[in-house]
Amino acid sequence: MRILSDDVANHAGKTITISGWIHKKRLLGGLNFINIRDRRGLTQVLVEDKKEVEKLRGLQIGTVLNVTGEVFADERAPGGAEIHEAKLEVITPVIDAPPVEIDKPLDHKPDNLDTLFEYRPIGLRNLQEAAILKIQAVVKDAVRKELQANDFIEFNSPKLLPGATEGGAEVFKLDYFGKEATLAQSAQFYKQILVGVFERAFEINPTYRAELSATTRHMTEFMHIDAEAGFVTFDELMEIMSGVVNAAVEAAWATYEPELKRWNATKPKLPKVFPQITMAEIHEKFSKATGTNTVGEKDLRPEEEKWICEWAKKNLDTDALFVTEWPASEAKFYHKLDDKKPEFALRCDLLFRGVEISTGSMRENDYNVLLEQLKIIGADIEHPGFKYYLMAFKYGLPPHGGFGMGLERLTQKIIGLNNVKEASAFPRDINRLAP
RNA sequence: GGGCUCGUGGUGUAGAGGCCUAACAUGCCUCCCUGUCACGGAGGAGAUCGCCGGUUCGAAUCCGGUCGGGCCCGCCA
Repeated sequence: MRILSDDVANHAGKTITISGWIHKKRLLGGLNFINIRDRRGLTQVLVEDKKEVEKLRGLQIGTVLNVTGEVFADERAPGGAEIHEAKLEVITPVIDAPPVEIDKPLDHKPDNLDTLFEYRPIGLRNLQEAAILKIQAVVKDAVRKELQANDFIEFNSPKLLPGATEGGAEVFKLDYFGKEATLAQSAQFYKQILVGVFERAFEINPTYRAELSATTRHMTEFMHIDAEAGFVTFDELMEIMSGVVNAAVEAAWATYEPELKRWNATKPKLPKVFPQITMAEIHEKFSKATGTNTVGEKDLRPEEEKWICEWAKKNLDTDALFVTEWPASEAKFYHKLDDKKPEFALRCDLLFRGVEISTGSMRENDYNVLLEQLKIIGADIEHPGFKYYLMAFKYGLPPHGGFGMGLERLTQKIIGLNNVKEASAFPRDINRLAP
């Protein structure tokens, strides 16, 4: 029966068999140490028999094998135990040396990201690379559980759509049996429709943006946490968003603290509900502090996002905050304007460690007002992209709001990675479609 | 789409007109080594310096073009 690496120490004095990949060889002559990697971690194997060592001649890191031997508790061994008098049985020999070294930290310098992604299929076997994906899996799971705990029902919306409707970002077009289809930029319309069904709904699925953006925070395909809730107030929406980020951070640190520390990550300071700062306030503070005048601008510059996050860290002891009071003139047709201050949309951007990881807003739920707002942008309300969306409103949607959050950006900022792509197993950007 | 940058053995770097017959680290191969954990030691193979053209007695090095990266802006998660 196969024993897994984290269970080896429990079998001291017994003969066991482990299976996995050669992760590292340290051949000292008489004493030969081999680290075997399996899904739980590494096991140190001590091989003294020259015949057994000879079996490894010409075989590279990555070779798959079974190792049978007796377990010895030994403080000198990593994990406190190792396998002695090992018999090796090669299952899958590897002849060619891997192009990147997987037993030591891989280079994440911006200049070398291309190499990192080029050799991803084997680079991911590096324990630190794999740790990113494991942390992300826990983050995703925590987000799901947090939303479920708040009565959100998970669903899946289609990614093949009849046309570009949401506006804003560029959309991918593709041939659909002779007709033009597009790839979903978000689950926006569907999650709103689902408010009429579940009241609270969410999904975590890939979405697509055809932006010609080559920055450290853009991919053309990313995992989108899309949530929508009926009968919520703007403040309640921000509480939910804060809760999601808090849950993700807590779960990541509770599960993978050693891995996070290996990435030199520090645990973010996060209040239960993140503070709000209006865009005008940010412009004012930034302009005063830096001498660059942004007062009156209708969006935040990336440098302002970084700056206000540093300011909030120092002055409010928080790594996250909400930007509120977005100019109504820049609002999307589905945004709800503030009744008390109609010059603003009820929108909140969640900045986390210098980057926008989420945008939330209250939505216009009045069918007739929505039609008016669609008219302004010149939308064809009979287009199938709008028709079914509007159907939900015509037959009753309550006041509601929701948010979209980038899973990779969230992971990136929890770990402290420089580029979102580093938080993706197989990132897609404007010039990378493979692996 | 605009701007700025960078392409040198498998990988990461040094070299910035002649000392380059291209250096170093790591990986790989051979040998030595009984407690390694970035093991150590000795030796070896491996690069027409992204590509094309130009300047020059001479180009990895200067110039032009081209291809491929990276970073920033716009836009966004």
